[in-house]
Amino acid sequence: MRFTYNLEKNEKNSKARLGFFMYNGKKYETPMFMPVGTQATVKTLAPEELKEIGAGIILANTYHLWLRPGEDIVNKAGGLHKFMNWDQPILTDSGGYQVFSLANPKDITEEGVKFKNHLNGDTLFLTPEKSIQIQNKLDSDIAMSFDECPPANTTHEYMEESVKRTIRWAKRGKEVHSNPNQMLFGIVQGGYFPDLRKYSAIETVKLDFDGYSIGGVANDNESKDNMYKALDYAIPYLPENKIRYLMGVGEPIDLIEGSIRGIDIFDCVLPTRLARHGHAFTSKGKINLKNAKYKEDFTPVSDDCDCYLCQNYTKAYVRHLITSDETLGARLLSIHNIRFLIKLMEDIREAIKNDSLLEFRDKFVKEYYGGKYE
RNA sequence: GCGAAAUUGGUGAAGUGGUUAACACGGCAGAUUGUGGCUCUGUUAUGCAAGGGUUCGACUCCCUUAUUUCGCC
Repeated sequence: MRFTYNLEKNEKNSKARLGFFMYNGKKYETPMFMPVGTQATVKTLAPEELKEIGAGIILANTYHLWLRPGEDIVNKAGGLHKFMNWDQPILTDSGGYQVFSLANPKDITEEGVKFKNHLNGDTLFLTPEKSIQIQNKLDSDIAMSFDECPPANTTHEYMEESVKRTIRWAKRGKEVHSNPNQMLFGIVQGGYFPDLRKYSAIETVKLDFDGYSIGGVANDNESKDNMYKALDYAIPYLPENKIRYLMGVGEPIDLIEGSIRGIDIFDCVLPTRLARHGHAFTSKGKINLKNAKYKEDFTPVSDDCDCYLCQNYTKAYVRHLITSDETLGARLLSIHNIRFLIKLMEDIREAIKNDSLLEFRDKFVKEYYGGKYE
């Protein structure tokens, strides 16, 4: 393993915790947000730009890299780090989420999952073993177990079956995991059922992984309240000395609420996807730069932001780029949105150090949502 | 000067003598949570060149005017 997690402090008024790990001589603190670079690139950004805005771990995807360029080519290149010129930590998602987004539920069997290749329609078959073997070759620092991620409206009966299968898959994956430099995380599922979240957490922990993640909470339009409850059901059963990773989340408020509940790392496509669609996080809420009202707005996107975009450009210019379909618009907004979340995590860590995270949350809600949020 | 054809929203344009003028693009706005940079959802002409007439009813038929295009002198 290239690093181990160290718990530094528990916040007084919540379950939030401050931690850190060392990697290549550099210190990384948690809670932390991981930008998503599915295809071995955080869309539109170069590694130097990511470092500039304070990115730590980034995430890449097994499924996508399996299809293109193929794990053998990445392996020949010397692994993902060399291939994509990234000397900081990398986590690879297992392809489990693609079960949710690409496979028909009936194509899931005990053995594995039948997919339709989203590029050319070919039929593909992914198993827990295959996913881990691919990740071994990609040589990421953290590999994820191959899981099933059922939608929120799943029945208790199916969810129970699914949770148990995901645990069997986790065990199978662990048995073939063979990269000594790579950590392997287990994934807790169970939807919004308290008993299943608890069961999934306990059984997954029994398998003794290097870290644990919580999946299946940001799949559909479930209320935030339910999502936070799902965390509360599972987290008490996770060990203190291992990283806890909340998959696919999220929105600024979710990073705060997740941290309050004891999450250490998050990932989400939101900052970069919103950027490509012309939206920006600001301290006063999310704004849509395509809106006509910004046509002649020559002020920065977010006035209290230290990013390259906010230091050098105006809303009117970004609006021009986005409406003209110029890629620089997506690039600048990606820099800004990722920086916004990374800065938010810096503030969260500072609040944990001061035992003032709950106050920080309330202040944030007041400024970002004007008081209330759903 | 004479003759013919045409004139529908920001754009390209369908359309029928009979309730709310198709569709596309654009515009305006919304969505987006382990990324298909794909996309999805609203909304957008109280009006069919202008004026008059026929008709129970006209964007659709007739007349005048305007503009445009083509042909002839």
